[in-house]
Amino acid sequence: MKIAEVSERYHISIDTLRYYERIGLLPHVNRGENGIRDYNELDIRRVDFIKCMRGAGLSLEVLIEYMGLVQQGDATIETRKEILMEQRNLVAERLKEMQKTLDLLDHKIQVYENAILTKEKLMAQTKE
Amino acid sequence: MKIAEVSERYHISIDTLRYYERIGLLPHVNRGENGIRDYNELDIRRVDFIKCMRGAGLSLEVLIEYMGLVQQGDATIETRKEILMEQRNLVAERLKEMQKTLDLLDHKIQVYENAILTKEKLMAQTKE
DNA sequence: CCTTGACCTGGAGTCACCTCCAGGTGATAC
DNA sequence: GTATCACCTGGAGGTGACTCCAGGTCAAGG
Repeated sequence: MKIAEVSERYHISIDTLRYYERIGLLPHVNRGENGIRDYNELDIRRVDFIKCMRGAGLSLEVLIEYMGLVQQGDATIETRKEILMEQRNLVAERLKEMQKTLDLLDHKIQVYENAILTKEKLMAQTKE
Repeated sequence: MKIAEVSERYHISIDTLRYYERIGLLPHVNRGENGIRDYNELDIRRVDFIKCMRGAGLSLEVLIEYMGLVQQGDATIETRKEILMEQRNLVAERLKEMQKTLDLLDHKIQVYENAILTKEKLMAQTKE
């Protein structure tokens, strides 16, 4: 799968995909003999994972560390689990905060809605 | 309430509070005659709101626009409601994504946990 | 009086994360 | 055979959101 396709499918710009590779987040993607990237199953799964984690706010720094450990094999499983647990907790916290904010937003929208209705009623009365 | 107290209470640095004022996010805070900021009830509520919204990922740009409309009074209620609804939907989307990511993280952690247990069992067997 | 400390200002610097660009290669289409 | 096109590279540029700094004011304490 070539880079443009991956870019399209995951809504990550081509530049960003190349950038991720440069900073060592994505291990070097296989190339055709012309030097053109050709993403395989594994590469794609990695992109998917990164996209997902970035969406939840994990930093590139943490992801680079994690991906590096994955490359190093079984000996790093404990560390990787630690990292994921730590990040999981951060995500869970953010989630709770966002839920509260969402509720607040809904409340405020409701208040505005009422204000608008009241305003309209007043206008109608003025017309009578 | 002076700036250091506000900073402490909301975990926003003093520099950031001043910065928010400079860019027009926070309307000018009242000052004592010595020129020192003295946050009143309303100022504090605004800081609280901003903190909350920033936590959910709303951009400074949107918040500046919204706060500006609030300053302009009742005529802008409809617009403000529109803005909040738009942002509410963005937050709701992010929330859903994060929930999915959280589930994925929990799953991966579980997989690692199992891998670790298996590894330990193998070690024990080797000892026998 | 002088120092300390909390505040003030405008402007510059930093950080994370991209995004763009100039210049180059190699395959396909006319 | 040359033009177009999708890709390549390394490096520079940009953006959002702070964060720091030098230099200054003022009040209170020793």
